[in-house]
Amino acid sequence: MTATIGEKIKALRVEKGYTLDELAKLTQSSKSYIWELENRDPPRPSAEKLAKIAVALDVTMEYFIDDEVTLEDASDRRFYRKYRSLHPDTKDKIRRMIDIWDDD
Amino acid sequence: MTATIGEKIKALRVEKGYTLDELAKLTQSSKSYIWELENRDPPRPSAEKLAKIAVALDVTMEYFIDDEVTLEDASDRRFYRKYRSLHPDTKDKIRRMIDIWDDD
DNA sequence: ACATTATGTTCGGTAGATCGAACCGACTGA
DNA sequence: TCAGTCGGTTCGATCTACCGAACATAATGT
Repeated sequence: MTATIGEKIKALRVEKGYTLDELAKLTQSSKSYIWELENRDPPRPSAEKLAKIAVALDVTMEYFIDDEVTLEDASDRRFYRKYRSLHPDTKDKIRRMIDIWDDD
Repeated sequence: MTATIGEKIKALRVEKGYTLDELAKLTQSSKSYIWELENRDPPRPSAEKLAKIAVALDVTMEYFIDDEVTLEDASDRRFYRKYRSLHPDTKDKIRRMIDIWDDD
């Protein structure tokens, strides 16, 4: 395993059906740079860029850097961060939804 | 509000009693660079560096870049523990609901 | 077949990330 | 008083992140 940053980015990008240009726009990058990240030797993006890419691909930055972080971990934690920022009423709704759905 | 990356790094560093040199060694950096991160205008470190600094200072990378990182709320944490154990399909549903509810 | 469009690739330039080493002031001990 | 150490600061040099624009290569429509 131990996929490189570039491999992880590319895998997530195609999985989500994004083109280079689309991901570039989502992350305020140029498509040439996204391509370089995916294919060029050891990519060393700035924290800013990687943060935007992580948001666009719905994972944490750590997923790209740490080898131990699994995909599910990363997207769960990203979700959690978003959840925390929600309005209390919305949180409430979600909790109730879970109680209903998670009834097996 | 909205402390800069540099301010956050410096606050954590002094809180932990590290000198520039010590933090530099812990993060495979030069002390001059640590100083620049803390004091120079808009620091834009690489993801690699920031990851090492985050580990050394015992926070997540996101703490440095996401502006809205507050103290963990206990009930949020409890929710997160439950969420993680859910079936992936259920997680998916919840995500979609949030996208609908979360307006702004 | 040709024209057009969508996607991916290459390249040269510029700004900035990162370093080593020198420098400075405050402190300590002899 | 002087030498040494310690923490922080400045600076010049090197390497590279990141861009725009040009180029290539499907894919699609007529």
